[in-house]
Amino acid sequence: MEPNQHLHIHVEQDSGAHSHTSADALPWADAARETIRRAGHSKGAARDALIEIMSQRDCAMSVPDMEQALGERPVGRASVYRALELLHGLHLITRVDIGDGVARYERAQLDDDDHHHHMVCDRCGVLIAFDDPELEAAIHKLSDRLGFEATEHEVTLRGACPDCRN
Amino acid sequence: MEPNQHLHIHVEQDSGAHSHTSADALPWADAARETIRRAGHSKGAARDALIEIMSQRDCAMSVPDMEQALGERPVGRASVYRALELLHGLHLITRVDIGDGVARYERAQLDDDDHHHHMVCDRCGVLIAFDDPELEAAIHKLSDRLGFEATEHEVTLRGACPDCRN
DNA sequence: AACGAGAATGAGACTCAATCTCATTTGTGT
DNA sequence: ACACAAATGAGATTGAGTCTCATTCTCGTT
Ligand SMILES: [Zn+2]
Ligand SMILES: [Zn+2]
Ligand SMILES: [Zn+2]
Ligand SMILES: [Zn+2]
Repeated sequence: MEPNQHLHIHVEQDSGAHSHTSADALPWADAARETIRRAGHSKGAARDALIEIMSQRDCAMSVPDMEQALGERPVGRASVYRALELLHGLHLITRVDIGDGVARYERAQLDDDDHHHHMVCDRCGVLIAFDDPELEAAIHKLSDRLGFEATEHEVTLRGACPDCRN
Repeated sequence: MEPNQHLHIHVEQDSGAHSHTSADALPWADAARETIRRAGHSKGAARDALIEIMSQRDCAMSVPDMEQALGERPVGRASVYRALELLHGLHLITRVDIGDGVARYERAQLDDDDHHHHMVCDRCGVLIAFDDPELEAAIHKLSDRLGFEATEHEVTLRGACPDCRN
């Protein structure tokens, strides 16, 4: 039931869905460090290591995941959470909450290309990413109508994935 | 910063938003008990008390909230969580995750009239409910296209509410 | 290059939602 | 009333996330 597998599905405007992989990993790390510097922060080994780790994953990573990924390099819990708070405050990462009580984070996209949301399978726990221009349009229109200045939005679908349907 | 206030905003198809209150509280409690009975479960005082409590709230309630609302009637933690698991499994309640590490639940609507999603203000923590037919349409179309049988979906907007905008 | 104020870090204590265990109570059909 | 199964609850336990504070590191200044 652990959501440890990751597929990435891109939904075409009209037809079905197909896999894709984004590739702005390295630019993101640089942009993140630059934004942090410009925000007036000093360098820090822990935060830098975390940025390195996060730049290598396109989707939903929990803090336990990060601590494991850091492996050799010892980074204290507090530093991880502090770095995440900073990155999130600067909109460099997005928080993803799939409802298992564990917060996950993923790189925020530099150029809207990589913006996506998630489906979670109730049975096998697989986490599937998708993106849909129509959905985004509906959300933006809605946000305007509400007079709520939404800096972030999250959409999660829950149900049975194609594999578990049988 | 505690999300303890609740507004409920209904978004019209075209114009702005106005308050509304739903009123299928009592029918819901009856329907819930009936569904549980038909699913082959025995009666239980704890679960019954919880259904009573939940039938009186239209929106997002945390377990600590429930325990407080139960007040006099002593219901064990384990029973509360077990009841929630059962109710959720039978789609009688919906899980709402606003990202503060505390799961919330609310009655599932008998008749789609009360279906809604949430906005959370980053600053004051207020939780605002809204519903939007266009958004729902986009989600249903999307779900079909993905071949993902979504039994549940969650949309959360984060940002500054009208009051905090200033 | 040495200095010092302020920022970043990390070990570990702590909080608290959520889970697990198991003995006890309650519901239901006979 | 009886017996078996389901439901309940006290309490222990897990684990994510927070907090504190002493130490280390950055970086501008001398
Ligand atoms: Zn993702
Ligand atoms: Zn989106
Ligand atoms: Zn609600
Ligand atoms: Zn909806």
